[in-house]
Amino acid sequence: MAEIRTADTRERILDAGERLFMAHGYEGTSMRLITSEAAVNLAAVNYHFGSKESLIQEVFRRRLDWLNEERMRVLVEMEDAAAGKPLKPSQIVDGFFGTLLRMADDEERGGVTFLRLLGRTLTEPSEFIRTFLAHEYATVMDRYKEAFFKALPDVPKAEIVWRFHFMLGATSYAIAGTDALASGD
Amino acid sequence: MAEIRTADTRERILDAGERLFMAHGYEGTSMRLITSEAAVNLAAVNYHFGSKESLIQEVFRRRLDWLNEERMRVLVEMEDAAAGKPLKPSQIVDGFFGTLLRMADDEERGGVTFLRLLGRTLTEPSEFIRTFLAHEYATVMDRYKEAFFKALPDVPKAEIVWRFHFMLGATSYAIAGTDALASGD
DNA sequence: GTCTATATCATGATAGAC
DNA sequence: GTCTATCATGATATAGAC
Repeated sequence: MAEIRTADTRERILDAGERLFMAHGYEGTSMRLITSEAAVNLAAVNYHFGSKESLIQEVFRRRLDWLNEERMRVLVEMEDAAAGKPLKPSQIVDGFFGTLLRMADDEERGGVTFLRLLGRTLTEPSEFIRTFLAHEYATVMDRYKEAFFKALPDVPKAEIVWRFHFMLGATSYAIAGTDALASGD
Repeated sequence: MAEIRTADTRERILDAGERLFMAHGYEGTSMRLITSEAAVNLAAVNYHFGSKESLIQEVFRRRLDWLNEERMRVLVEMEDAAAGKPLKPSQIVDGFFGTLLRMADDEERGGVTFLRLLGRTLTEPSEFIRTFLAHEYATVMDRYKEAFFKALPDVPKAEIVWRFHFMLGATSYAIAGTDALASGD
């Protein structure tokens, strides 16, 4: 015996939080909702994470650490293989967005749920979350921007940044999948 | 004398609501914040609009009524001018997105503030808002989709719908302007 | 129409027994 | 580590004086 039993309270809170923050946003998700969904006690969130703010940051960090490393790994690998020659822009795009989309198939890494949460969070109203996200992203974003600059030496940098923005917006909106305009088909 | 004085309580609430919902989202904006910002009494929102839900719907309707009519007017005008010949896709794009972007310069119609609110609301967590927006948009969206179908008879309809989605996502994200990835430039 | 005052409820957080 | 019980606060909404 010696039953594992707990099935990890911490992890269950993170899973429930991820799903509920995705569905209702940060402000719209109460800790009562999270803990009842996770079938743990209300006080458990504060015990394990300290606060609701710290909880959502941990929800993101759990997935982003891997995503950041993977994106970086893929980029460096491509650059090494190219041996000094410039990468094709499509390669860089695939390194950034392809890596993200492959998370959708990986339930261990959050799957579609986390992808949607991430997509919606780019326009999340709560400022501390956007700030936190920007900070988490900063290093990798800068590396990819540099890669684009090198791959497209004739395109003004500001133009590249805009294109990156547009791709990111299109992707995140498609992923968020809110279907605000579904109308009737 | 006979002082106008009130400067329209109703309008002041709508203006404050528009700005604050844009900045903090629906759940993140309390009625106390709105009424204090608008320098009106707390009870005024319920008196004039009935509830917080009705208030935000009115915030949208005030602007969308005009936008919907204008988008429709522009499209019909182009179709009439074409006299049966198919429109160029770029014309349709301009009718839809150009009309929207021209609102940014029109302070009377909400300007940049409303545009940002609209952009962020496409991924708004509160479901009743997305449902409301989808309903408000439905008629015009369907008309524009039809126009694209006619203008691009060789492109599968599902493909056109996806492209529309991507444009919308890219636009709304650029407009929302949260700069979640600004990092350091 | 606008105010004050208040009802009612849900929230995030914590203290303290087990 | 996990529970119950509770605090303090802030939320939406409304009743009723002016």
